[in-house]
Amino acid sequence: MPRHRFPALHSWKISYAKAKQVQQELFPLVELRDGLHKVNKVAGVDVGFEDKNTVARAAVVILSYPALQTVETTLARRKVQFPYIPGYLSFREIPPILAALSKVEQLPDVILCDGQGYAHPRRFGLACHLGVITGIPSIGVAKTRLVGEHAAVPNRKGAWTPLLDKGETIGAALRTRRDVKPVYVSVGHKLCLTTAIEIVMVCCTNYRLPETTRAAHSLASRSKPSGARSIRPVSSPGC
DNA sequence: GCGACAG
DNA sequence: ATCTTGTCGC
Repeated sequence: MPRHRFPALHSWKISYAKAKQVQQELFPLVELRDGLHKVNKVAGVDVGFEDKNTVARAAVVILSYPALQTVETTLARRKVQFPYIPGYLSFREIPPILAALSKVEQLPDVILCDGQGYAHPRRFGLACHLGVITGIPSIGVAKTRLVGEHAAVPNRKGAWTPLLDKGETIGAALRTRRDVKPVYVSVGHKLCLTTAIEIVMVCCTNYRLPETTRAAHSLASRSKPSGARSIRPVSSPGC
């Protein structure tokens, strides 16, 4: 039984050309000003795939903030109905994410997404799309770059340089730890870049990626159906 | 036409 | 994303 209902801003059964149109139509709804009062809970969302990419598993992990203790987790499985096309990731991952998010008891104050937010060709990446649909402030934290360029990032924890595209700052290349590659942070919805960076840094304790992302990723990838995937297959039956 | 290209 | 063993380093 879904505890939350999110508005259907558009159909998910659309072509790639129509998807581009949806991004352009929803872009104006993105709010770039801080709309945060007090952050008590942050959520990490991630999606994994099985059956030759025909089924998607979305995981939502809610952590207390800034203590980062697990408050609750939810999972959802959905048939995949949109291919992975750079620039259109949200159309592939949001359906299962909404299914998992609707099961949560108490919605988070902020959502950290696995992918870009504003740092997108049309400034409407996964984090923006999810934020506009849910109305929840969101942040995009990607492991690699989609668009934009940036100067070298100083090798110090917390250091960052602006990610630029067509003369505009679209995000930040952030060094979450010393001696690791930077991650790409961009705003999703209802907050500004500096606030996003602050929150991401608080969520990064001992690893390159924020705890929210790590928790959601491990939940999404180890929860295979029938629980038969965590067992290592035997290679030589005759021993 | 030739590269680039979140997960 | 996913398929996969070992291996280098703290």
